Amino acid sequence: MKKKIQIKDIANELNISITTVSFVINGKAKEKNISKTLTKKVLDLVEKWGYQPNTLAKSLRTGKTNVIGFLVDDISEPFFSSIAHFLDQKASESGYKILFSSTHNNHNKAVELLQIFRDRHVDAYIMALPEGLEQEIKNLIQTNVPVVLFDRYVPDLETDYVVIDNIEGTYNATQHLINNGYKNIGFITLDTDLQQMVDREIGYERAIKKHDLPLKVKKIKYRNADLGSIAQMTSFFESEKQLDAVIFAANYICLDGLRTFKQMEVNGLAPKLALVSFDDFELLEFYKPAITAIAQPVQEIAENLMKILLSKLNANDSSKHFKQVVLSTSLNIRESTERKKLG
Amino acid sequence: MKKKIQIKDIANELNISITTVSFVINGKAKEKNISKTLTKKVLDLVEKWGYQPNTLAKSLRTGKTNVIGFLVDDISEPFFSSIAHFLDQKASESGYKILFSSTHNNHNKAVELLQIFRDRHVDAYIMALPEGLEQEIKNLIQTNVPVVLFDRYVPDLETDYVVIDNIEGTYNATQHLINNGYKNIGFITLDTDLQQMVDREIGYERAIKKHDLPLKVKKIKYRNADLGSIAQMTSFFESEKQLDAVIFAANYICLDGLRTFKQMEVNGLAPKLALVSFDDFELLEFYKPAITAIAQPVQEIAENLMKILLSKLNANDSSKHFKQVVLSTSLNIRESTERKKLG
DNA sequence: CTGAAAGCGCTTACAG
DNA sequence: CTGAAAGCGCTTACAG
Repeated sequence: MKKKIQIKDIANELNISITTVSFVINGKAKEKNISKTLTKKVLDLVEKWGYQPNTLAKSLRTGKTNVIGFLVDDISEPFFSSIAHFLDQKASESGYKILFSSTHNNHNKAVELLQIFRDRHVDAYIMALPEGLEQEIKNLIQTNVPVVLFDRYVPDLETDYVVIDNIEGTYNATQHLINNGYKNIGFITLDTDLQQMVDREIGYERAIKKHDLPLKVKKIKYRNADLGSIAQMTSFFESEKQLDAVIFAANYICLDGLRTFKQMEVNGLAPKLALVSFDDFELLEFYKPAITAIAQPVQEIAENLMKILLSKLNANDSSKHFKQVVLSTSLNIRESTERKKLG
Repeated sequence: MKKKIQIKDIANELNISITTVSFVINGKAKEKNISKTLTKKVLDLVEKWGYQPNTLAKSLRTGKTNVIGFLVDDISEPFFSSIAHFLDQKASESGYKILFSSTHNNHNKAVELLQIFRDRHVDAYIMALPEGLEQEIKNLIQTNVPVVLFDRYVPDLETDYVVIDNIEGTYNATQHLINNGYKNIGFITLDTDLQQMVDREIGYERAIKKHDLPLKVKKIKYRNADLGSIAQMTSFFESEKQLDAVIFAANYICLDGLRTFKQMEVNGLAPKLALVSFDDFELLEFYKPAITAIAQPVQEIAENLMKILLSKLNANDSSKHFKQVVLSTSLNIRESTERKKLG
């Protein structure tokens, strides 16, 4: 069991003070006018002995951990995990580590995780703000720690964020369906006030209204509901027989939709519909027929998030100037929305 | 901007020493014979002021972080993310946090992550050991830090691990195909020495040989290959026209297989085969026809991992007694392996 | 150019 | 029953 070597050991070996060693290690040799010879001697020994500064001590002393907290509903969702992947790359290029975690839509868990982040003294936060956490985030922002939101935002919350144009996304998808001959387009979403979900519905409604078509919105209740989500969808499909297309407002809603069809199929009752899902993911491509998707520009989102965060971390500017970025989605057109066949 | 309150503030307010406060906070009030009245006074103030000990300072002093490092190839793979999920639950019940990370099959990245873990002073490690990291792990184990492996193990590496019976898993799946009338069963795997992959092949071979059927093994090369994995599979399927069933040795291989079929379909050349995948995941259930899978008992694996780890963390026993657990898989039978139709 | 010393916020052996 | 003080391993203002 090797003993961890420390700054003191280096200093002793070279008969110099730990101050000097610390300066060299932190790249302040020049600034502190330490001779090149000595600098090299220190660096060589550090290399040879594989000295690694103790992060705990360092953080305790400097108050910085070089860690960023990342909070989302569920990091195993394709959209979030893909954002996480790109963020991780960008962050490590800049010497930051990211601490990932998921709230699983549980308010207590979310509060607990924020607590853990604080406890771990993260230097900054990136999150897709869970519902009902607005007050906690306000408090957090008050403490001047950098916070950047994505995916969703709260209209009256002044902060930095990176989001997509949800209205445009569903508007274009709806328009695409209309162009391909569909006239009875359903929209299945969540029963929620989350701004991005409201926006997705607005985009759908604008396109439908523009063409004087009927609005068919179904809001699934995911909690405190007597009926399961699949039962809710089944009754929607059964009562809306004229439907010829449907847009799912998020990928897990789409999954539930596919489950519903599967179940209805057993009884030979599955409707034949054109399908569009918000968020693109593997399964959509493999489903038969492959499903058209409104895809978010994940890499761009991640890049913007890190850029904003780094500028805040470095600038040390606590000015109340917030960066707010809105990106466009793209429509990945697949077989599920092919031009409607007549008859 | 609220100032972080600390142990000293509590002590000052109550006119007692920080020693006493520390004892109370750490539940040593009784042991240290601190009066109930005082204990309550301290606890009440802690509650009222929302005092949270500074973890950095605490860890620096005690040498414990209550953090467990978790390392796998890719945490977004369904198998790993599901293990991660259960582990997280179990760990937090015992006051531990887990630090999750993925090597993405990159050796340098893996070494770097182990470095980060050491840097963060994790108290223990849980990992699916990446290829080529054997020596690093040996060094790690030498330092007496608890390490538990899962998913795979290295035969000549003495340590704790939780694995599944891979041989039995593919043996049973192969047997199931044979029982349902299939006689030309292919096995598509990785070109690797990883023990669990070798075992999966052995299980297949035993069942095939027992019935005197032909062995059809294809080892896909994922790196340094002139041909992509899909091209390799395509040529395998094209040269083995008699095939009537195929077992994919891991879920990402299965995904590539489905991609291959999709591409061959365009040219009307996709073979009609019974399919089995190692590891169960969402897509298999939704594919048409739904695909039979060899499922690992993820919850059991996670439970065993935590149990072993906790006993090592608490026992402080550096005895060279290793716990090694082997669990059974189950076969989720779906439409893809229905009894073979004649003609 | 370089070093002695204070301090980050805790825990705990020791003393009374 | 309770407290003064050392020490975990660093960084940095200050002094020379």
